[in-house]
Amino acid sequence: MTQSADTKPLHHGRLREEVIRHALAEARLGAIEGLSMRDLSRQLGVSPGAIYRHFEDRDAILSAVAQAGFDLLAERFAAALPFDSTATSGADAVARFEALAIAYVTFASTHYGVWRLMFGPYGRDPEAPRPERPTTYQWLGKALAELHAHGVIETATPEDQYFVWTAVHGLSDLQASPAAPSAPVTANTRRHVRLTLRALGYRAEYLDSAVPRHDET
Amino acid sequence: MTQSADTKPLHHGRLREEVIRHALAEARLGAIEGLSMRDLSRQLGVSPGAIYRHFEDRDAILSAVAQAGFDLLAERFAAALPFDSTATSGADAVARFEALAIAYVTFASTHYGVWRLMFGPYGRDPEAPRPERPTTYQWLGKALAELHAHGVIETATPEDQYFVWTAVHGLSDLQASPAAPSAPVTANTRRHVRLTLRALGYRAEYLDSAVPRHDET
DNA sequence: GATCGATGTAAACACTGATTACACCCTGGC
DNA sequence: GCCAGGGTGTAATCAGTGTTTACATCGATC
Repeated sequence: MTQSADTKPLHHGRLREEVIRHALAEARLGAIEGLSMRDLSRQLGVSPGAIYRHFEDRDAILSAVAQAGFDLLAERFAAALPFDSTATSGADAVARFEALAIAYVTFASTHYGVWRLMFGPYGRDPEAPRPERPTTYQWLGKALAELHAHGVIETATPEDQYFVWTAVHGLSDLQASPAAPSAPVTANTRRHVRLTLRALGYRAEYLDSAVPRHDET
Repeated sequence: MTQSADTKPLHHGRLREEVIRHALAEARLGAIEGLSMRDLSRQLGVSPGAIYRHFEDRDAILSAVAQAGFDLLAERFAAALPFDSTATSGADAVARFEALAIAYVTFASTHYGVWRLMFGPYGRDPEAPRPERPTTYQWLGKALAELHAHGVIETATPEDQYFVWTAVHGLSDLQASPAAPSAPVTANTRRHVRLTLRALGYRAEYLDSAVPRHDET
């Protein structure tokens, strides 16, 4: 809570960051609910009590991991699509939106445990967790506004935005769920994006006109 | 595992069912991961070891609760819409589909803990868990086929079906997530259904023509 | 160089999931 | 009627957990 600069603090140094790093790594495997304080302390070569100097309790760690998850997701968004750039055409707007969706779905499937944490009781991505950095939701809003501005879709109301989010979110969740059939992320997401945009009045002439930008499984 | 008829067996009787009932009730509050065997045994007035006569371990209980969740969801579907009935018109098909979606979203928000369990590592709704009873996915398929048959939507491929599922699923998840703004279930779902169907080529003339059937928050 | 707060340690507490040896009691065959 | 035998529940126990407490230690500051 009081990590002063990078002057390599007292005994262990940066215990808090290390805790989050390790917990986050474990959460990737989805076993986050089974996270053990003692395991964590053992991995970090530290006594169990030490962690309590930095976190009130186990739940506080989970919250911190969820927060870190939103930060990480924002990084992925930024990597897929610089926030201060702008679409140059309708097709470009589609491609940009698609890149965002693929980043979201990919993140969910490669960090499923963290991702579930983010939308569980510990998660919260209130408007502007970091004042500088745009919220994931703001990112989506901008992408939709661009699509609308270039006439690709007919409407871009807050309700539409919420709809698009839920559509991509649902795909992300089911993609990683054992209760649903799995499928290749990228191709699947592309089709989904097309269908989703169609709900908002996607113009047929943009079908398949977008250039793929991002291609990881 | 060997519950013979309803002859009120040995000592406690129907311990297995009671365990599931209690665990499921606790899961409604979302605190399912914190489920405690000892708490459970105390509530049931039974020694901790007794439960192990009916379940291999704690995970087995969670699996059973997830299974029970799918059964419960199927009941809600059946209550909202008899499986052997058929749509009589396009508007009716829309209303039926809507009732299904509302049942899904409502179930997710009133049984969030169970619902998360169903799509987590313990959940599985493989084709026909009960041979007699249709899978939730089959239910959805039928509703889409009806919409298609009455010319309400243009396509009803398996991909479309998956898309619709993810859209409703995503709404369900975000509706109950603290990371997302909450909204009234029914009205929200209706709008969502319209948008979702529009992605499949929903004909404008059906807009707002469907009669509400189901109205619980 | 002493002081003081931040950081880590060790031991303890109550609790957990799970296993084991034992007691019970119902059912089925004689 | 009775007596196996197995399904069911009990009590004790084990290792492991989250958390708290009293105590030690280190680092920067006066």
